[in-house]
Amino acid sequence: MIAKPPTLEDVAQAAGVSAATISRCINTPERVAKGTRLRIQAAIDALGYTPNFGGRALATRRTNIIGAVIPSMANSVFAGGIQAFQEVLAREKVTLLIGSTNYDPDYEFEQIQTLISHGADGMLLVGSKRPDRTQQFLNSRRIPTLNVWCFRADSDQLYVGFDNFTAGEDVAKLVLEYGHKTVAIVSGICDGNDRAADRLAGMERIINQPDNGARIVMVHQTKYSFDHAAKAFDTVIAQSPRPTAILAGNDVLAAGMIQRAKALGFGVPGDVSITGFDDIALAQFVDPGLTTVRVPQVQMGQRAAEELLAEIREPGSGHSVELLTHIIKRGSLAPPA
Amino acid sequence: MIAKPPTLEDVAQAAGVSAATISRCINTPERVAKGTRLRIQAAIDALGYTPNFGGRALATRRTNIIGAVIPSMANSVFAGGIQAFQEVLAREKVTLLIGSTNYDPDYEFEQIQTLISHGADGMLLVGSKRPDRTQQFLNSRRIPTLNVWCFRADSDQLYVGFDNFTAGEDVAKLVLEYGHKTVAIVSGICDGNDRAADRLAGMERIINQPDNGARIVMVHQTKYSFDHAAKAFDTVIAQSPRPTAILAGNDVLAAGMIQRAKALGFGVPGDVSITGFDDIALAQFVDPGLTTVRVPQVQMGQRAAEELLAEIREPGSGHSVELLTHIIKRGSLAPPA
DNA sequence: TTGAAAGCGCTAACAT
DNA sequence: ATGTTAGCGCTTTCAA
Repeated sequence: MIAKPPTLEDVAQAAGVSAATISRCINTPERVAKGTRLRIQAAIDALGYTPNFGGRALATRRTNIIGAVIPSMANSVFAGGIQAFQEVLAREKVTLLIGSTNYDPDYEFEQIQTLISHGADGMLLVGSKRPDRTQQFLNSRRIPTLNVWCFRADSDQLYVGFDNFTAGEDVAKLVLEYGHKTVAIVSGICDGNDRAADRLAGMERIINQPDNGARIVMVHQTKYSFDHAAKAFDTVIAQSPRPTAILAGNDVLAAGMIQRAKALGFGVPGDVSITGFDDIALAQFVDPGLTTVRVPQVQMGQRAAEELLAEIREPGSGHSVELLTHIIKRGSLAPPA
Repeated sequence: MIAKPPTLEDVAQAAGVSAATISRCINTPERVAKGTRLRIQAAIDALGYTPNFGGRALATRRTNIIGAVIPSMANSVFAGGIQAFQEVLAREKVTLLIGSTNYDPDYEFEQIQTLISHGADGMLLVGSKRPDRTQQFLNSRRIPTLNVWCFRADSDQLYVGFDNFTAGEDVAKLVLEYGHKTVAIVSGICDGNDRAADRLAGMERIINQPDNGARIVMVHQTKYSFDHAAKAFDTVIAQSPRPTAILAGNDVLAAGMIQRAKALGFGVPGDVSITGFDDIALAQFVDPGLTTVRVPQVQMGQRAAEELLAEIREPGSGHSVELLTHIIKRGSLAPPA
């Protein structure tokens, strides 16, 4: 016996007014007399009424839902930012619909379609580049969209993020400053992941500058998991000349490599230095602590929410914002032996 | 120039058939002639049509949305399970709506209301106890609901989880086996958190058994954060007699305490042993590695999705399942000096 | 195999 | 301050 949930009409009957008044009472309480308002509120409570979302969405053409499509939830890389994003939305009575893609552009397209067909008023996406059909779909729907985890000054799109290329350069510079000449890079898989590609490109640019006498002995791309990181370490450490520093595309890779290095008897940073990227919680707990790039996750999530909300409420009023990263020095990077 | 998204009617015009046929073609393709079907498909593609969710929800009274309300997203404790949960749902074309509560029951109630009013067909909740009004609301709506992260055999509700009490007992037993007699417990805040309460109760029961000569010098409840963990450590280590082992309510607390202990010059486990709970990724990276309780997160997420989906599709067909935890021994627990 | 028509629950003019 | 009414886009009988 599934009791059908009460409708506006039911509340109206109970309170002895018309449905329209109930609607008003909910949406613009100041336009209904205090007496009726109280009566209506009582009826709502008595019946346990909650507005039906479909009906409302149909009538207003707004859902108060924002969709977010992120590469992974398991990975704490995005968790903090999304949490902050959601907290701001919740304050504004906006609900967050989340999809995750496992770093697969096809899957991303699917998730975007799903969220949009569920009526998302706006979309939060990670990264800037995506396949044409995805971009076209987004354009055709004219859904306010904001991209995080990256920043492009030259674009008409909305970004709240940082410049992965520059950040990549920064780590590489630091590694060179410490005197390393023979380095390897273990990056995330760049195909379909512009953040990974940008970070890598930044690192490469700095190290490949001819006047610094440094060289990259290997660039290895792999998935963001501890297991893949361990395998990557095995591959990279076997090169000759053996690298004295390994720059990782993110902290998961870096932490996985540190662990593997120690398991194989390599000292970190004694035998090999390792740097990370993102500064997830893990970074301060591994031993040695990870020298890494701190990404302003929480701030990014909050600003993203604010700007996206603004853009939805008043198209054109959302702005791109570039956030800054900075390097956190811990023990995993030291001069070569 | 916001192009209104194409509607069923638009597609019908383009394909030269009625709206009803389009609807059929989408929902029960086998009931429409192959020729028309092709024509319709072409029109759909050409227009980039996606069904409007509100309309569909209104007409079918189903949304294909499942809501999940979890204590925190930032915290990797829940991330893995939710990720697994979502992957199963996505395969079934069900979308996940997520709310987080920051461990606050009032906020949980709000989130549940939001998700249900958005038409969630089912709900995933963490834990088993909640305030009466929350439970009443849930009951009144008769929304299929499944509880994770806990298990109760004696209930008519659906659970996919494990017994926190027993798991708490297990850690405590192990600590006693190692010979500790003077222990402290740093727990999460039990009020409104039955998992924390159960774990704590289990630990207390074992340690307080009169015949084992052990005693609890302090039970300290605090929030799940590294900072709170550090403060908790300071408090607990200052007791006299000083505890030789500290049992933490989860890995975040345990890791935070290990870090603090080392910063203060206490050896772990030399001066004090510390145990965790959950076995999050961090647990294997702290030094020493955390002796902790492994929770089958991924399995829990998957089974939860399957059972909840079953319950939604055929009320009564979802089943509770009890999963087992087991202790992972790493270096943070050793006999007292 | 297809079409016509009646809602699903809500909001937003427009009246009163 | 409140009521009336006409949809919003879709599914689903019921007829043809």
